[in-house]
Amino acid sequence: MTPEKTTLVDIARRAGVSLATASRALNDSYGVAAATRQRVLAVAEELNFVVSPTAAQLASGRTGRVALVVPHISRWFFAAMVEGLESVLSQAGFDVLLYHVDGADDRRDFFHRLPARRKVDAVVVIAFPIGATERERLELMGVTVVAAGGQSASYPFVCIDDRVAARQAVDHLIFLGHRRIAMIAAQDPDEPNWPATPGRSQGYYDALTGAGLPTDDGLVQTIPWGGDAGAEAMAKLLSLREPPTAVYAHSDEVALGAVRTLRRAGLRVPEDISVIGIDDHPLAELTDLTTVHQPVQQQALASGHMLLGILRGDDVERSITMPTHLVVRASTAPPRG
Amino acid sequence: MTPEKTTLVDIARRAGVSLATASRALNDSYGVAAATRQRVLAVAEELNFVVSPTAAQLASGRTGRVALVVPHISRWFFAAMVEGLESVLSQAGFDVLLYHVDGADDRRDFFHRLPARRKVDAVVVIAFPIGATERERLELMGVTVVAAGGQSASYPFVCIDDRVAARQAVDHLIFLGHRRIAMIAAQDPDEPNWPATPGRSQGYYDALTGAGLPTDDGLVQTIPWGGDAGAEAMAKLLSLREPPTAVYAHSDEVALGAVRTLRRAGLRVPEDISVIGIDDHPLAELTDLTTVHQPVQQQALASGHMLLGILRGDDVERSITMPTHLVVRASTAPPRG
DNA sequence: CTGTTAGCGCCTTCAG
DNA sequence: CTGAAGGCGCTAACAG
Repeated sequence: MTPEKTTLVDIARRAGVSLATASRALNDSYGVAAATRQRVLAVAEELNFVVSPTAAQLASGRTGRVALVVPHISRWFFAAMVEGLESVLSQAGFDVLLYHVDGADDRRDFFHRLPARRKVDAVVVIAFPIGATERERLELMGVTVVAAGGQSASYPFVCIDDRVAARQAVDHLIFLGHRRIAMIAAQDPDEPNWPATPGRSQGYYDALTGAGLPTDDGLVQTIPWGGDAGAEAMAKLLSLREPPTAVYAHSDEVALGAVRTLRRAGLRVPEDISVIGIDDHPLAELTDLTTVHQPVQQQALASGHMLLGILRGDDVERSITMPTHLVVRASTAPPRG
Repeated sequence: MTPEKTTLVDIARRAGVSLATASRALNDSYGVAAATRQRVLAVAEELNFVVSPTAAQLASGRTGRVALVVPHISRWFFAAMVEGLESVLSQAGFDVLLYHVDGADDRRDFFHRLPARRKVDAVVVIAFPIGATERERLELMGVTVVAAGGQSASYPFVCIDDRVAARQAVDHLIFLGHRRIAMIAAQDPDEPNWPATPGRSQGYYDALTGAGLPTDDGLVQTIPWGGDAGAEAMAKLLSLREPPTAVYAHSDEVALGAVRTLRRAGLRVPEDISVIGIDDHPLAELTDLTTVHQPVQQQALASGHMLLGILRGDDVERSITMPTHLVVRASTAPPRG
């Protein structure tokens, strides 16, 4: 099956050096004469040889791999994080092992079986809440852990301040003159301690009280994440005796769901009602949705570099919170009248 | 660093069996008394032991890993394919190695270095065009290759018929009565032989000629993939002396870009102009965009199962083309007048 | 700078 | 059904 039975010994022999030297040459470790290395490399090239990562790993103990643990690959935010991390890790010579852990069962299973055990040098949990017991299981792997796009347990992390982001969004609505501001909160029943939710809710209350506005539970809808749910939530808000003049959604997808309901109801956004989201999803730009931008790419890169630094033993910063900012587009305006 | 120095020997000793038996028990191979196996498993459980995949691999030759090669992780289609594949592969006990190969340089580098070499039992190229030389390089890996979400070289594949999908889209516009139908074609300069493009363009011409409509090069805009480019293309189409009454875009993202331009220009969709895309991106539903649905999840699962079958040596179907269908929403209507 | 020598931890015939 | 023994291919001291 495998077309190549070539091994390091063959290379060594052919290059007229010892196995050890060949190994050193191919790993550019210290202590190999330039000429010797050249020769070895040439032979390797010629025979189209690459060392067996497996054997190397068994002998060295390092895997050269890192696991990415993600709750939802196909959602933009997570996919973008994966993309960014993959890029810095692969550039550093690491292979990326992907673990999709979605839902309570999956998660239980993952932490129980620890499928990445003995397979990686580190794991990055992407926007993934980790409880005490889960952390304990992870410890078992005995590897470096970093949290990207959210804080988890007490691992080194890179994230944004969701509370601040939320406040930026709601403050904008208040600034425009809105006083009846609804919130559509995304809270997956499956992942009750999803880290972003509390912050994104708290920021809403912060903003309201900061402006001396009353809070009204009737204006708060809590739904599972997603556009359709957002649409339904908007429908409920619309059926209120006194509907809101503006809606703040925990995410752009949810906000777009709300917009759809409004459009279908014949209401104009933002003339009749304002809508704002969080994230700055690429489609927010396409749909002219006002939102709060969070630097996804940067978080991905920063967490990747943080991980590499830690692995390298450098004394790197282990808690990075990145700024977010309001992006005003065409879905928000002063209230009518 | 590693908290566990436990190895198979420890388990064997503790269970009072030989290394070989312990190995067999843990791999549930044939020829181990139920009782013996129980004992071994119990000890392993107790000591929280898992065999070293690395050592196992070195000895057995199998890696238990498959590589996913993707050109754009953060785009929904690809992310969804990855998600689906990951799910069936991980369920089958395989680990998933992710390789993001974006752009000409990356791609050259990937096929030159073959970073997945000797690391996987198979590779899945996701909607990834593979030329002759690239195929030759891949051969070097000596592993099973499957193409998912597009045909590549002559590998086993799962895909849709882009030409048919395109025709479904354009036929719909024609059916509504449109005669001046523009096309916004997405053709990355970086990936000139992106497999979907020709089909999605051809289907457009098929439909026009099928209906006896003239083709007009002025009505065809070719752009790199993306919403912004779609928006610009739409602007150009709008500046035509006689603008189209309907626009067919190669993808939903591109279509949404076009819609944005229309809205900003004060035109109503679909009253003033119709827009249709392809893919049925989740946000197409949120934005009430008419489109042609392609079964992404199913393609992912099918390709995963196909791969597993081939690996298993089963005599499975090696070319699957899945059906697409029109999804009429609110972005298309008969032309005015 | 280079060669020798042990393993790394397990799978797998091959006997028994 | 179980045990013994030989690698899998390479890295990492340790000597030269």
